[in-house]
Order: sequence, then structure tokens, then C-alpha cells
Amino acid sequence: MANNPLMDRCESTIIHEDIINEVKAHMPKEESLYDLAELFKVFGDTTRIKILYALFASEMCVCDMAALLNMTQSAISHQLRVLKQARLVKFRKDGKVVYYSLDDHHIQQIFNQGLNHINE
Amino acid sequence: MANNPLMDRCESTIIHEDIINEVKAHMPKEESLYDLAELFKVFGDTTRIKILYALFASEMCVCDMAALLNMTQSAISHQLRVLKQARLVKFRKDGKVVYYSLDDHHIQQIFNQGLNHINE
DNA sequence: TGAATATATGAACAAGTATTCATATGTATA
DNA sequence: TATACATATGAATACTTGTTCATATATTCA
Repeated sequence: MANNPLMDRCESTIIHEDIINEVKAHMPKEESLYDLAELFKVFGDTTRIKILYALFASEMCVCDMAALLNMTQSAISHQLRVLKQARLVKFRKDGKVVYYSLDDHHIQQIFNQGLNHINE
Repeated sequence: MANNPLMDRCESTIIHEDIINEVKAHMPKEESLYDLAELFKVFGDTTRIKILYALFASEMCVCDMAALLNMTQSAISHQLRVLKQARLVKFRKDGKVVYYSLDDHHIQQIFNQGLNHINE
């Protein structure tokens, strides 16, 4: 039976069908789970976390963020694009300078809960 | 001045030094930010999100998770290792069967805040 | 208009990661 | 003890992603 595609799935024998059905009934829909993972992916990078923490304290221009984090303007700019696409930051222009700020009030709470887990 | 390493950092001219200092004063320490990013990295994968949501509803064995998510036992097992290392799940053994369950009560709140952001 | 400068962006590269495949480990049972 | 089976794991692979480099865009000011 080397060709049975279910070979690697516990011999295709579901041990607790009742539990599986119970769990299935409580699962959010696929799309929500995907979007949630995408959101956390955005949080899963030190540079972006730092940018967001910086913006908790004050709006900032790209140049200042680069100086603050000791990174190139390009690297910061690329990451800001990711944060923009995730609707986490917004910006306003003042001449050449672009000021970024937070566009979501959940972020801080999410981060705090995350820190709670870490500091346990 | 093509060799100036600060060339790409806004000519090394910090525009708003006051803001940078203000922000610096409020930044958590490097290590916390790193750990936080590591935690969110764990959340940043659909398979792991699904596993955790499943465990919100009930403890489950590896085999059932594989059946539920229609994935190989091996893939599930690898992801459970990541979740274990992040201290997000714990397990108990009953004969051959290993039952996994949540090891943190913050997860659900973090996910709910995440969904709030998505559904806005 | 031309020079300076703040930001954005495409391409390339290096590093990280999720899954698969093969196989090992550990437990129950015939 | 031998077999079955639930789980774990190392290696390989395909895919993703963060940064750099070069350059484009846009705005100010002389």
C-alpha cells in the first residue's frame, strides 16, 4: 500500500470524530484565518515592530525613523509600504517630508497582550 | 562622497532631533521587541493559526488535527514543535496518543484584537 | 531652471521557513 | 516477541522575505 495517499495521515483512521466535528463547528472561516495570519506576519519582524512602537509615541518622518533605528532610508521605506498595505499606518505630506502615524488603535493592545505572554 | 555610509540616511541630517529623543525614551528595550516579533512570527502562519483555533475548542491529538486540517501528520507535528517552543501549547500522553492543548490564555484575546483590525 | 534633498521603488541576493519524504522512536496488543 | 500504529525528526526542496543597491519621483529653494 505504498501509494495510499492517506498512509501518512494516521492510516486514515480518525480517532475522535466527535471532537473533529465539534472543533470544525467553532472554526472561523478560512478567509478570516488567512487574513489573521497575514496580519501577524506583518507584526513578525523586528524592524516593523520598532517602527510601530516609535509611532506609539509620536508621528515621524521616514528620515527620522532611519536615524532612530540606524537603518537605511530605503529599508525603512520598504517596511512602511508593508505597514501601509496592512492599513496599520497612515501618512501626511508636508513638502518633501512625509509624516507617518498609526492608523489603528488595536495595535497597542495586541502588543501588550503579546508582552504579557513573553513576561510570564 | 560616494563612500559616505550615511549618504542613504537623509544625508545624515536628522530633521527632528527632539522627536527622536522623545521616541527613544519610550521604546521598550531591544530584547522585548525582538521577543515580541518572534511571538508574532509564530502567529504568522495559517497552519499554526488553525491549530491554535482548534485548540480553543478542545484538546486534540496530532492525528485528529491532521484529519481536521487535511494535512500530513508530519507537517502538523513540525508545527506543534514550533508552538511548543513558543510555550503556546502543552501536551499530555495517553499511551501512543499525544493530546495537545493551549498553554496560554492571552492567545484568544490577541486573536480577537487581530480580527477587530481585519473587520474594520 | 537647476541643484539639493526626502521619499519611493524595482531588481537582485541572502537568509529564513513550511512542507514533504523517509525513517526513527515509543507504546500497545496479538 | 513481533506487529501495528501514533508521533517525532532530520534532510532536502520550494517558496517567501528583508535588505541593499541603483535609480526614479517629487518638492523646495537659490
